[in-house]
Amino acid sequence: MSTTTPRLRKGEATRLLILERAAPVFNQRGYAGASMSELVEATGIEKGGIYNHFGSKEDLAVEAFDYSISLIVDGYAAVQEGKVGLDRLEAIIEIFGNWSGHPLVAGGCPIMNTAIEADDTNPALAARARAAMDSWHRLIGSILKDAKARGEVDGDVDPYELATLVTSTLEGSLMLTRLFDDPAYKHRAVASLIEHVESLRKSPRQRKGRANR
Amino acid sequence: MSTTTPRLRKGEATRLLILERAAPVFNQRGYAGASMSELVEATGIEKGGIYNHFGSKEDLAVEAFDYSISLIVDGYAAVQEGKVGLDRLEAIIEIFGNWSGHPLVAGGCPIMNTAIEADDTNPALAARARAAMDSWHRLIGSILKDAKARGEVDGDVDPYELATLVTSTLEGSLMLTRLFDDPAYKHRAVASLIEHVESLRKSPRQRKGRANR
DNA sequence: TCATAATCAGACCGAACGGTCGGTTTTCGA
DNA sequence: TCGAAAACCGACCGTTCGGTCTGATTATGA
Repeated sequence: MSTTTPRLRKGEATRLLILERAAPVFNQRGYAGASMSELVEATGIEKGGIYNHFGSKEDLAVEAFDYSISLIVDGYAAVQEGKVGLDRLEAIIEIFGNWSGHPLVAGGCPIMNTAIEADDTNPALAARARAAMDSWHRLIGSILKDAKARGEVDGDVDPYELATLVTSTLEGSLMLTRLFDDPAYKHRAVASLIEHVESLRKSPRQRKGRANR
Repeated sequence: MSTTTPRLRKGEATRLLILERAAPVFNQRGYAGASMSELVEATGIEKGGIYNHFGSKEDLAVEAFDYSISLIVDGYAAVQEGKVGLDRLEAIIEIFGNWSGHPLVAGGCPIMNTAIEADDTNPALAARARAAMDSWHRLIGSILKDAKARGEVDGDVDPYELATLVTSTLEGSLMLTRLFDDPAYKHRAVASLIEHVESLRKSPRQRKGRANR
């Protein structure tokens, strides 16, 4: 109503539509493997329309990656709601192997996919993958720090080191699960990590393992 | 000397040269990202020469992948020599984070790289990646079975499951190490896995951890 | 030694690539 | 309501793609 109301331009909606349709294409086919004609088909927008919003295929890929990451950030934020301390970490680990059929973005983890393809070929995408991974590790690390502050785990646990170990195991198991199309690899990794995290809890005699579950 | 001496055709040497020069190109740039002109440059053989030995780019990629795998198989076979039981597994895990500057093939683990790129796009390459990964898991699994037969580990350890967990952690940490160009991720994974394997040893009081090291 | 087969170079092919641009249509504030 | 601006299409550009083929060269068995 006021004169300064920010208008929603039509183009912005199209731009977002392109991103949400292009993101799974890049994630499944890779940057080099995704052609503009595929993106035209997937988005339903002609080439001129796409280039109206993005300066180059690489620009589009970078923004599509960021879009995928935003979905993941939101997804993992949601599963932590109402939980505190180590339970937050366990919720994250468990949901990793359990996105109940509808993954956050088709084609597996975009950070891993981009890391593998771009590390030797595309500095811009590799940088975004590093930023996203770093943010992920800070999330896990902060949860562990919080758990320490709450006295749930011993002081000799290094939050950042544990975060990278969790990531390694989860991502590796996701690669195997996708390669063999078998969730068992993911599930084993999740079970192993949960067991490890549980072993970190202070005063096991008081808590008697995972009593409240 | 005998009449049945297998002759080494000239073409076979060229074919092998193409494979050993093409393998790292595919491993670094991916299948879609590697162009024939790059392969011509890397091999020093013109396009006609390459197509004399391989029917298509995909054929070449598949054979180059198999060649990379043969290097890895040989490398991991060598580090086990003279060792028995769990020491063989620990040697493999430790060498994983320690190929002293000269990796077996440039560009990271070809199985993981191929798995990530090919799972949604290239059935032929994905099948080779599955075969190679399966062979790797059988190797680790057989080492663990042998360790069980020797009484080094308890009977309730599932060799195959542990093998896939080891792979998950190692591959995931390699991805992080390459993404951030920092071997610390690899080293942490190795240390964690060694600790885990050590914890499996029977009669810890008799062996007192890793006494002979 | 020499004829023949194996090997290889590089010009060439049509298709597909990423990207551009002028013209048309749609949107939206005045 | 209407005109300017934003959005969009699709033909078109030069380049590079994977792949073919012919003629020259080299290796090799008899």
